[in-house]
Amino acid sequence: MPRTQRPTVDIPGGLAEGLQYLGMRNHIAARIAGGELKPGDRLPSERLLQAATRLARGTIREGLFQLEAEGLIYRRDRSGWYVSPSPIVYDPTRWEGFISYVEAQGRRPATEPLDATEIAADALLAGVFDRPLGAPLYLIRRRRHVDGRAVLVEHIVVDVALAPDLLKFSFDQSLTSILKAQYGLSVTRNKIEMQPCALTGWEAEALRTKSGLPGLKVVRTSYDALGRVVEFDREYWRHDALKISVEARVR
Amino acid sequence: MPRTQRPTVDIPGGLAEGLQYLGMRNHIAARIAGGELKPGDRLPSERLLQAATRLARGTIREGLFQLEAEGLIYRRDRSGWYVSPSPIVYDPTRWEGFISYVEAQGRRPATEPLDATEIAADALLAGVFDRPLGAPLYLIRRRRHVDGRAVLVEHIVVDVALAPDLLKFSFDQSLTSILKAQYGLSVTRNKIEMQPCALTGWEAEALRTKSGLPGLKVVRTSYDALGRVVEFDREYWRHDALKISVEARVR
DNA sequence: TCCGGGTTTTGGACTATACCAACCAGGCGA
DNA sequence: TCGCCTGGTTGGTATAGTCCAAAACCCGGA
Repeated sequence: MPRTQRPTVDIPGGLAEGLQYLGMRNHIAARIAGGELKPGDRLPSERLLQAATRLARGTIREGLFQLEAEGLIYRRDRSGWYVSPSPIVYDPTRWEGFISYVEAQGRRPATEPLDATEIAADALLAGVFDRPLGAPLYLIRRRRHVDGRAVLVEHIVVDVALAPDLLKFSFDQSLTSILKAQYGLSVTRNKIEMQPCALTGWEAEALRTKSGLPGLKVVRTSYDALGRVVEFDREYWRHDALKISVEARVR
Repeated sequence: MPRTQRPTVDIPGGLAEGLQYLGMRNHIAARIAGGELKPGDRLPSERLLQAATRLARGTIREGLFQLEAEGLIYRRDRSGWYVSPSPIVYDPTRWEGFISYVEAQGRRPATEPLDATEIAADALLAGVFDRPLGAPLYLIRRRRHVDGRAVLVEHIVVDVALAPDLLKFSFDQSLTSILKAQYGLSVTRNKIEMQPCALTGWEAEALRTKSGLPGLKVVRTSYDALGRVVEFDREYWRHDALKISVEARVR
């Protein structure tokens, strides 16, 4: 809503809106909408755009940040700006695992284990698993990709008591199926919390993105028929990578 | 993850991190976490922070944007930066309306009707309501507040055929109860879609926020027992104003 | 006490410039 | 052929200004 009018320069490339950086944004957005730029395509470099529009580089970047916030484009550090692919549709009430989910939408999933260690329960985890402080737990961290692009990182915590020697398995596949096949643990109920957030620190680094990028934090607690916590999973998604859809009865 | 080291100046205020704007961020974040700055409090002006830290104003703003993206602070245009209040917890599967929901969490809700008009169904709406293109519909736009802060704007669409003369009512209260009391329409099933987005254009203006602020789009389609669409509601939330929580059975 | 109008403050937009580090591609040598 | 080095390209960080419009504030008059 802030408006600073200024003699709008006529620019080779056709920006001529109220705010320069919004003109910039509209120009690129139109090229994406028109199919001229397709998902995965790389935009011209900031300096090229600058030369084409005669704007300051800071203004160019302002427009690019806008598009990034809208999920239309994303950046690869010091490589360039790229058009975002379409998001994965996510229904937390009918979640059957990342891999089958992504494949069902005609996309190519991949899972990359980052590390797996034994840790001691802190206050939060002790509460979740209903175990004493310091109880042994497994922490598995993974990065997951869609069509080769990293879209989320996750921290999975599993109770050592329920799945001893879990770390001898490889985690590039479905963890849920390992728990089921090897330990007879099957999930019958989920609790899911989601919150828009900013990706910072470790998560931002793991997704190779700038700290501060908007994201979605999804916390899933999975229970078996006995009410035991089988899996406690914290996922950090790129905000442009998913769309949530829930169907629910009232009350 | 990008790191540019630079002779870190020793600064009255105690920033001395790798990246200046992250130092800035950490400084403020610590003051919020420590309770020195409480929800609703106003931060010192950018120029004051600049004087205190001897950084360029752009760098100060970079740090503030970071905090904004994290939902820790928000801005009121040309008024200042403020510490964000805690978010509303939202369970789409047990939604009983904004007012009771917010009150149950000890907060003060308010609803402000913006406009209400009769429109003709476009392709999207025709599909939703299963009516021909151009069919008459009511469009109601409202802004909703928590503790005096605007947190969402919504576009509600209702079929004229189901609720004739709806516009003679006032929309500063629950619409669902009007539909029930006056037209005998009660909602038995909801479909909800959510997607992280950027607030732009009309939504950004209505929330008096800068275009590009991260937000969450919630689309709710409400059906009655006969499967008719009673209400089609598109909500645009500030990203820092809510947290989603869903409980769900598997499969 | 309330209202209106000027002044000050505040964030918003924009320019211009500089330097840095990660990335990438191309060439050279083993 | 493979791997290393190197230099150009790209985005990331930071500085130092300028001008603008909306808010906020203050003061004087009704």
